[in-house]
Amino acid sequence: MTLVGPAVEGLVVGLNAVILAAEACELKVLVTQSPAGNEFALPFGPFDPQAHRTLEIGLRAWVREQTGFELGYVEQLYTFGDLGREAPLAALTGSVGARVMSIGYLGLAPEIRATEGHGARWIDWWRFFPWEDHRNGRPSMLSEAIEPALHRWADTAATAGSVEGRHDRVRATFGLDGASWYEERALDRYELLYEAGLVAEAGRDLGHPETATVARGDVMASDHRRILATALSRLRGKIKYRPIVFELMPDRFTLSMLRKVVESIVGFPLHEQNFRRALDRTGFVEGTGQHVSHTGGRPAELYRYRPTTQAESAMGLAVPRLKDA
Amino acid sequence: MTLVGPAVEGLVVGLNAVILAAEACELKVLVTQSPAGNEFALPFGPFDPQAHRTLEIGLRAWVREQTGFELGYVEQLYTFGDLGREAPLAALTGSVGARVMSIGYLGLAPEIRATEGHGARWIDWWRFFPWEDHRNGRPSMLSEAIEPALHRWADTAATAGSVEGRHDRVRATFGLDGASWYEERALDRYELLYEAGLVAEAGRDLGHPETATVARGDVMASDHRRILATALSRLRGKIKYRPIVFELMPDRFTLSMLRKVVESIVGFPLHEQNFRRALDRTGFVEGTGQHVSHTGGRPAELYRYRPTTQAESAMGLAVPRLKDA
DNA sequence: CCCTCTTATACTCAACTTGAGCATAAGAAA
DNA sequence: TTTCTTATGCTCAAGTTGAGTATAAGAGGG
Repeated sequence: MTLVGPAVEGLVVGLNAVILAAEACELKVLVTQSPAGNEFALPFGPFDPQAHRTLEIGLRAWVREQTGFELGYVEQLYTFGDLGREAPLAALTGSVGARVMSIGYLGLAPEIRATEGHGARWIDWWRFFPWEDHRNGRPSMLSEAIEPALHRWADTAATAGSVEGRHDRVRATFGLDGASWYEERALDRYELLYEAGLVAEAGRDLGHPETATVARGDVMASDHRRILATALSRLRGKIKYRPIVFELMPDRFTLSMLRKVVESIVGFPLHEQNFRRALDRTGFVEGTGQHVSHTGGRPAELYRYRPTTQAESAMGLAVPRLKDA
Repeated sequence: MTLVGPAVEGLVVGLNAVILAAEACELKVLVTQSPAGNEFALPFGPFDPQAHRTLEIGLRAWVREQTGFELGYVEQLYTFGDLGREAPLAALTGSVGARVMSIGYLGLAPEIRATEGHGARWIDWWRFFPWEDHRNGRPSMLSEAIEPALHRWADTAATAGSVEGRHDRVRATFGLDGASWYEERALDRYELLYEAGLVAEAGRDLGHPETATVARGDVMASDHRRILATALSRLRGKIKYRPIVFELMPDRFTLSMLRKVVESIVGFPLHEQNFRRALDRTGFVEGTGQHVSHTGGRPAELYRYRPTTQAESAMGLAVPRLKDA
């Protein structure tokens, strides 16, 4: 039994970071400009096994070099290695011919920190996924543009069975016809849009960038928007079973701020009172006695995260969806 | 801004598969023998970008070649790339000097299928993690051997603060002193045992394989046991929010069989009646009207998995823990 | 054939959680 | 002082969960 052939040459492993921080209770992502300058890109660089003992160390070095940002909380997302990535990535990296594989990471920071002189910027993440923001109701672009286009695409399938299968998939993924909208399926939605040719990356990767795109939202280099969607999905899911939001909060915060940050992650409004009640039960936060009053209402108490030794991170936040909105 | 340097040579990306199937309602993992023949190993092979369009295709090819097994359901687990892996892996792969990174996958199958002539075997997974099986109560090895050893290790930390931190970590990870045992933290437990030098791999990787190991359980090549622990953790977590167990079930099964398989995943006994009630609400299964009676009791109805188009895989199984046991 | 053993499946009930809304508190601004 | 705004507390019904008790339906022994 041969376990291993000769070492494979020409294989580049890239490291990509989705770095998130909240500013004014709105989630932002740190992006650079693609070399061509026409698209946004995630901080990105190849892993150099000679220089870096671990993948994470390599990632931190690249992010530091490209954005001046020092990463705190980091977790691995996924490793992408499909051949489809090759062409656009060759263009991005300049290393034509090499097979590029990339490992995506999610980094969270409590504030948007200085990135001067590096050309990196913090951008509102809804710009890349406008259809995911349901805080003021379901975006009209869904029923007016995206859903009809998806159903048209479903109709173009080869067999009757696959047409039905596609329609089912559209319905389940986008929560149509009585199915619920699951916010943590953001990645599935992006991938479906890509497959249906409704995001600009789809046309670009096939070589006809002039194709009109139905699903708006800013384009990103290579498959970076897919990696961003992976991060969004992961964060939206994980927030419910790990107290991970606190990585995005400053030392002291009001419960309204916390709620708004959670809302800007999950993309729908929460029931404030029930959010408090549930949070209270977890014991994750404690009041400081200090109050702030700059919102034009009753002053709010400042709270602080209290990492509970006991059971620590076994639970997450309740996310009591507000139904009507 | 330089995005990419020259392509790095000598980088091998390995693909590892944790393949699970239930036999007689007990979960088994498919293992091969390490080249040296003294340890179990997971099906493993380098990814060859020339030959395989995607990582998954490469994985399927390696598994087929090494075990004769045709993979069905597959999901990516994690990408491991620490320098610590280098030495033992060089020994395993024979490609000395090359930096090896590996991508772990989880594969599930509805039955243990033929693997003749390939030297691959299906092995009960508790053999690798005996401390994880709480179906007949908490294993005595925990309180008699593992916990004391972990606390001794905690005491050897440099500063008073880090001693306390280690004790806290031991308590939270192993559910001591009132903390609960979280079955999905199997990976954390394995990593803690490794760090504390209590599993055989720890001594082996440091170059003194004769070290006595406190935590029993069969050794695996390289970091394969860590990958297996990753799979266990993932499966234990995912079973609660995706109907993934059915990938492990035959076409028809009784509810008792289903419960036993779930128990052999989560590692603790379930409350049978409540398990039924919860399962019923999900609508995941439907009775077939057929009955079987070979267990010596009242004949049980055979059920069948019914993939619900609606909301499809949005929920998982309730896992109503039986408290006393 | 009846009793007993075993497993399967139904039903009950209290404790707790969740969804939704009403009520009150405490500042700022008019 | 009134009104507006946000913060925070409280209630209540509906649903879910944990833990049993009860009944059903086969096998096997006497």
